[in-house]
Formats: sequence, structure tokens, C-alpha cells
Amino acid sequence: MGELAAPGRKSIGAKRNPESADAILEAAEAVLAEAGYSGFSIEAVARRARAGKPTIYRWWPSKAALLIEVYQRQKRVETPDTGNIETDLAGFLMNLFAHWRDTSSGNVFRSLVAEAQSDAAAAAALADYARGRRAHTGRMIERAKARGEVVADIDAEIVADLIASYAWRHLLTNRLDEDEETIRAAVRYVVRGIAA
Amino acid sequence: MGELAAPGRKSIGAKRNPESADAILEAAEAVLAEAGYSGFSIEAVARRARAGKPTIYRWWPSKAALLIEVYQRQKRVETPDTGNIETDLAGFLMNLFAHWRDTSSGNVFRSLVAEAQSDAAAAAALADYARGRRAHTGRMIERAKARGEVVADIDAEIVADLIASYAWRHLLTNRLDEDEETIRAAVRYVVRGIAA
Amino acid sequence: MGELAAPGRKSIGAKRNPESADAILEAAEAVLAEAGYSGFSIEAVARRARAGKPTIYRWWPSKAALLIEVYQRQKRVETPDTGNIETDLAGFLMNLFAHWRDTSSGNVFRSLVAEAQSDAAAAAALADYARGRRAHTGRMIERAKARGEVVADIDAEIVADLIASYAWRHLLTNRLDEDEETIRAAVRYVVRGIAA
Amino acid sequence: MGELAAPGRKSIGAKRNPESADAILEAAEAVLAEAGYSGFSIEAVARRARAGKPTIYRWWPSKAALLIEVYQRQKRVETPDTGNIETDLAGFLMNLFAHWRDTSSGNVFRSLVAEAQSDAAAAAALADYARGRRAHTGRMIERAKARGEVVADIDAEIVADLIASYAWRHLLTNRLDEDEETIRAAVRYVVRGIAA
DNA sequence: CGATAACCGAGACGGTACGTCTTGTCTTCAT
DNA sequence: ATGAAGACAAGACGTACCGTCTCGGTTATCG
Repeated sequence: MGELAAPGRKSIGAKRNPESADAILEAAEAVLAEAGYSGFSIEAVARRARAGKPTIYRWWPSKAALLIEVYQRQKRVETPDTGNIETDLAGFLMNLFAHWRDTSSGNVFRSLVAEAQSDAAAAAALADYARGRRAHTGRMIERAKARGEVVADIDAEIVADLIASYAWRHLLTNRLDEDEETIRAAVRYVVRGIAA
Repeated sequence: MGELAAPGRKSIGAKRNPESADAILEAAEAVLAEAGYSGFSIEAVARRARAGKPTIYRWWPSKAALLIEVYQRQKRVETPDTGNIETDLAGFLMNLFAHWRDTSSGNVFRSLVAEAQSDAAAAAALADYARGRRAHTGRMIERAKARGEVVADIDAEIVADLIASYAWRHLLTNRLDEDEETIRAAVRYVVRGIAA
Repeated sequence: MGELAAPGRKSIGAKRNPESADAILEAAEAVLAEAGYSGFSIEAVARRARAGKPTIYRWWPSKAALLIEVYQRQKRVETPDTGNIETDLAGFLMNLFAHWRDTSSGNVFRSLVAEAQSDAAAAAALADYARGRRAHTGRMIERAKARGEVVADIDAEIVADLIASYAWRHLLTNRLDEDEETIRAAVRYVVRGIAA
Repeated sequence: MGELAAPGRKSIGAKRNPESADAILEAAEAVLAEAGYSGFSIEAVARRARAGKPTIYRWWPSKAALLIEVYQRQKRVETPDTGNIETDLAGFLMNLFAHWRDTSSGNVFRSLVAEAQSDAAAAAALADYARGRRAHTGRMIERAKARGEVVADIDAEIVADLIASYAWRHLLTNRLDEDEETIRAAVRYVVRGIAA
């Protein structure tokens, strides 16, 4: 869509028009990809989607809500299951970094985190989302526990937290091009420890 | 100074007026403490400091530069040296969380990270700062290595990265009140590993 | 109807629904009375009447059309017939001022005049209406002519115009509380002249 | 000015920039002339004047304030002094009608009256202005009184009111092309009366 | 010791975006 | 087939900041 949008998209009656919603989400993604977070404004999205601002505000009460939906539309990252927790976690991180690097997802998520620092609603939504992801990553650990690969009384959420934190910080400090060996090392430290 | 600024503070001639610089930094801190990042604008700082906007722009080319200087004015966190790496790292994290929680530093740093997501200069400055901190934390590891507490070929920077990442994410997701046991567990996983 | 509108008023099929029309006219009057011309919008009337905007647009093509119908629903002002033209005209003006002051008619008419300044249809409708009123007031003069109270070659329309103009301007400049003596004086000048 | 405005008009320091003020007033006049009252928006004026909206709001708190200043910039109407009150008043009206017809003043004033119907500030400003004009016209009457042409106890303001009202209504109902004889007749009725 | 240069507070400037409001059109759904 | 309801694109509203600029004034430094 964008400036290519059908100029005459109209209401389809007393309910949400999926064409408009799609146009808006795609415009939001495009604006973020092209102008980055600093150029991301409701105004710009509306212009690009050939939508009225009130239409955006009707369905997404805040910039954050729009960002979240944009992020969720994007394909998820696969969590490998190789039977080895170290390989699984490193693979997951590398998949995630690649996904963030190669699609606009990384920029979207960065923006979301930034937005959450000044918008309580965004913070809540992000916390919610993060909880889900932590549980998701936690499952990799639980599987390893079940295999007897990880000691039974490990708190899977804390491990997931360490892994996710490592990912976040690389995203937020522009280090998504971290080399594989470093990522593997970080995972190895968590799995095997650093103590002599 | 800040809201207490002498209304009639004047130039002291052809050089930077330290009174004004102080008033600005203090005003910046106060604005962040009271209105948060969303209320933090150069305009607001200038009003609060009874300074002209150009005076701010003259000395701090961006919001980020101002934030960095504000953050650095604040007292540093102590890095314990108990002779035990696990206790050292957990203690450092708890000191850091407390510092972030109890002073406005947490808010300042959050703002800085957020700002860095849309401002290249801020990102560079933050990367610089982070590098310094990583080295600093790395020293705790190096000491442990020297004591033979940690295996010799561990990359101290990666460990520091894991620890700092954990701290950042707690800051950015409003979890600075994490309980001590959880923090200790996270550190333990890094130090002793989670493998069976 | 108005704010009392049955919440469940439904279509009655393929013809204008008098319940809805009434609800809309009453809502329009109520909105004008409570919020004045500045608060008078098709949107507000629809909300108040619990009607859809298209229902209003179907039957009244413009704000002005709605205003005119609202104005005409309201009771007319009596034109006295005392046998004395001066008393008749002064009485008429005082009746009119009172009517405008005490009902919402004044606000409705003001709105109509305002609307006519930017809407050609409204202007035409108002001109039409004004012509009718001028003729009506003119009849008072004609009666006086017939009685020999007024010289025969006076153009009754011009006199009616002077009187109506005086009324309009008092309405448009919020001077409907003009005291009786002033009104009588104005009429007297027209009837008896000001020349020595 | 308008789209021809110097592209780089800038601030001239901590005080009102007369270039900007002029550009805005001229743009306002031009917008009114070209798009009429219905197309007259602060937004449109700002665009046309290549000025920021806040610059307009800084100096003119309302649309009405801007309209008033635009109206007052326009050359005033002459009040004849022929030694005969009837000729003076008729001449004044004809000058006024011509002025309103031939410049954009008529449209400006119509807009102002319309605006005053929904904006209290505009109403106050207009009342103020009208008071001044009434006094001005009143002076014609006073001169006639001094000459003994008009009886001494006539209230000049009421006469001025009648004359101004007649003018207003012709403006507001698009009858500025009234023929001279009708205008003279209206004035004659006020001066000599209609009674037998 | 007088001129000059850099600083200061102040605040106006052209802009952009905000979030809300209204306009007039359009489609769906219930009647 | 019609009317109620409400979504739609469009764009104005008035406000907040942005980063730049000029002003008028002060003061330390240089010639």
C-alpha cells in the first residue's frame, strides 16, 4: 500500500475495515523500516497508509499498541530442539539475531522497548509479551531438565531471563552481528558455569 | 540552582558559566525525577534552570549528551571484593539495583537507553560508556581468575556482558525490586552452570 | 425524544420515520440551547437524538436546513394592532426581543444568520424567509397607511427593513435586553423623523 | 507573500517580527478573498503565509482577533459633511456599501459577525468595535444638531444604530447592490419620518 | 583602558506531531 | 427497500517541543 494505496478505500460499514487495518500495519512497518523509530509518528503512518488519524487512534490507542501488533504480525523465530541444551540455546540466539537483523523486526522491537520507557501502557504490554516469551524459552530448559541434561532444581525462568537479557542488550546496543563463537561462549558459561 | 536559581544569573563573560551549567544539569535531573522521560524536554530543562535554550544547545548538542552528563555526575556503584566471585557479582547487582531504584539514576539511564534507540549520537555515546562499564565489571572476573576461582580461559568480557544484560533488562522492564534470592540464583547459574 | 429518546427506536421501513425526525429536531433545539452555535454540530445532534448521521443528512442537506426547520417549529411572534403605528412597531419589537430572549429562538436565528455567511444554500433560505417576514411587517405599515396615519407614498418594505434591521443587529450583538424607552425612541424616529 | 514568501524568513530575536505579522495578515486577507469564510482556517493562513501555526496563535488568540486586525488594516470609509444630514447619511451608506462591495472588507466583516455568533471573545471585540463606529456615525448627527438641523433632544446613538443596522443587514443578506433611491428613501424616513 | 569577543537569558521563528473533533460518504445489518 | 449505526478519509483544531536565530546586555581578555 503506502502511496500506492487504492486512493478510494472506503468504509465497509459499521465495522472494522480489514483493508484499512492492513494498510495501517503495513505502513507502520514501512515507516519504521525507512525512517526508523525517530521518524515513526502516527501522522507519518496515516499519511503513508492513506488513512485518517482517528482511524488509527480508534483501533490502536497508542504508538506502543501499534508497534506490538506490527511486531506480532512478523513471523516467529524457531526454537531448535537438537537434544542438547547448549546447542539449542545458541541456535535460538543466532536465529533470533538473524531475524532481528534481516527483517525490520529488530527495529520494531527496539522501538517498542524505547517507547515502553516513557509510556506506561507500552511498558505493561511489553511486560506481558516478555512474560510469554520467557515461558517459551523456559520450555527449552524444561525439556533439558526432563532429559536429565540440566539439574532438576534449576529455575527455568531465570535461565530464560539471562538468555533473553543477553539478546535484548545486543539488540539495544547494535551488536546483532556478534560472531557465533562469542554467542556460543556466553551460552556455554550459563550451561557449564565459569568456576574452576 | 534549579527552581531556586537566582532569577538574575548573568553571563560571566566570554567563557562557560559554571553556575549555568550546574543549574542546567540539576534542572535536568529534577525534571527527570519529577516528570520522567516522557516529560523530559530541552524546553522543560531550560524553563526549570532559568536558562536560554541556546545555552543548553551550545554545551550539549543533544538530549543524550545531557543525559550522559547527568548520569555521570551521580555517584558510582561500588564493586564488592569479598574474595568470592559469586558473592561479588550478586552484591554488585544488588548495589546497582538499589542505586537505580533509590536515586534518579535508574530513570536517567533508562532514558538514555531509550534515547539511543532513535539517536545515533546517543547510541555511540552509550556504546562507549557501556564498553567502559564492561571492562570495569570484567575486572571482578579477572581478579577471580587470578585467584584461581575461575578457569583461566574464560572471556571476562562475555561474563560481564551477561551480568550487565541481566541488569539492563531488569531496569528496562521495571523489575528493579527483584528479590535477592533470584538475583543470587542468576549469578550462581553463570558461575556454576546449570548442567547436571 | 432528545436525551429521552427511546434507546431502541428502530427503522419503520421505507419511509421517513416521524419519531426520528422529531427526535432530531428536538435534539437540535436542545443542543443549541445548551451549547450554543459553537457546540452545534451534526455530530452532536445525532448523538443527542440517538440517530445516525446519515439519517440527518438524508432529510436535511445542510446545517442550515436543519436550523430553518427548527426555527419554524417555534411559535411565531404576535404583531399587535392597536390602531397606532408607533405603538404597534414598538410592541412588535419588544415582543420579538422577548421571544428571542426567553426561548431558544434567538440562538437558533443567530446561528442561521451566521451559517448563511458561509453557506450559499443557507443564505438563499434565509433571504426567502426574510422576504416573508418583511412582507409581514410591511402589513403593519399598510394598515397604518389605510388609516391615514402614514403618508401614502411611503414604501412599506423599506420601513419594514429598517425595523427588522434594528432587530437583527440587537440580536447579533447581544443587546436583546435593550430598555423599552430606547426601543420606543428608535421607532419614534422612524415614524416622526428627527428633523427640526 | 503566500507561496511567494521569502522561504527563509526567520526570527529577528526576542520580539515580534513585523515581516511575519504582515505576511500573516496579508495571507489572511487573501485566503478570505479566495476561499471565503468557510475556507478560512488558521491552518490555511499559516500555510499561505509560510508561518507556523503557533506564531499566529501567539499574536492572535482567536480567528476573530485576526479578522478584526485584517478589517482594521483596510482603509476607512469617508463620512461626508455636506451640511445636510440626509445627504450625509445617504452618502455614508453608499460609500460604505461600495467599500464593502469593491474590496474584500465586506467579506471580512461578514465573517467577523458570523464568528462573533459562536465565539464570546469575537463578540466582545465586535461590540467594542461597533461602539466606536456608532460614536463615529453619531458625530454626523451631533453636527446636524449643532446646525439646528436636527431637534436637540434626539439621541444620536440611536439614530446611528438605525443606520448601522440597516447597513449590517444589507451586508449579511447580500444586498450591497441596493439601488441609491432605496437607500435615500430609508434615510429620508429616519430624518423626516413617515407619519402623515 | 577601551574595544572586542564570547557568553548569558529571553523569547520569537518556521516546523512537525500530537490527540481530538467534525464533516459528509459509504456499507452492513435489522426491520 | 429503508433506516439506524457506526466506520471511513480528510483535515482543522489548539498545544507542546524542536532546533535556530536575533536581541540586548554583561564581563573577561586583548591590543
